[in-house]
Parts: sequence; structure tokens; C-alpha cells
Amino acid sequence: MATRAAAGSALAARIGALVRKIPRGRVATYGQIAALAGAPRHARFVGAVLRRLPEGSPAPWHRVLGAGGRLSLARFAPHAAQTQRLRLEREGVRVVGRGRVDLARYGWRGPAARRGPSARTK
DNA sequence: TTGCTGACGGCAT
DNA sequence: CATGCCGCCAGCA
Repeated sequence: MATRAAAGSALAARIGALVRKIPRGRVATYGQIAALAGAPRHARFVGAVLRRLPEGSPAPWHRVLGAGGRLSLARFAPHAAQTQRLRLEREGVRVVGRGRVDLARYGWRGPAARRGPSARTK
């Protein structure tokens, strides 16, 4: 039991669940999602999963960014990247420069993270 | 079964 | 700071 394929499927499901848990107005990175899913070196796999998501998927894929809070998506799908940026700003996430987000401010801390008393607004 | 590709990550140029 | 190359790992032909 526990074949590789099954593991991959379970991992994919876990990734999807994590992405849905990203609070509105916050963002996470591919590597972070992978790590939270229990697969530290599977950032690419996260991307593969999100790419396979149907259009009507409730998963906020736009909240998943590349390392350092960058919109790495732009190089492969400029149109989608624009949608992503639009959605983010619409949620209150400020995208600066060519497509960068301040993770220190909008970065998600994880599934257990709650809006603590600490005001991160500097 | 083998090989190539890829919503990435990190370092070098 | 922007661009490029290599490395990691699972999915797919």
C-alpha cells in the first residue's frame, strides 16, 4: 500500500487544502506550501497542482507566489499574472515594482497562524 | 522502464 | 537589481 502515485495524490489534495486556508489579504510561497504539506523540496509540485486546478476552483491560487514574494507566474502566462496581481491588490495586498509582494507584511504564517495582537504594520 | 518536462528555489554572472 | 543556469522530484509520454 501507499504507492508513490497514491502518495502524490494525497500530497496534491493536501496542497489544495492548504491553499484554500490562505487568509484573504495574505500570500504564501510555493516552497512554503510544499513544506507545510510535508514535502519541503516539492515547490514545483505545488505549481503543477495549481496548474491542474479547474477554472471554477475555490482555491485562491493567486495567493501563491514564488520565493521572496515574486510573481514568477508572469513569464509563463502574462495574462494570468495580470489577473493574479489584480486580485491581490483587490484584497489589499500591495504589489510593488515588476511584481513583488512584501512577505514580511502580507506573508501567511501557516495554518495555525491567527491574526495575533501583534500589529505588523510598521 | 527510460527519459524529458516543469505556476520552483538558490546561487552565479 | 535583473537574467541565466543548475539542482530537486514527481508526473507524463
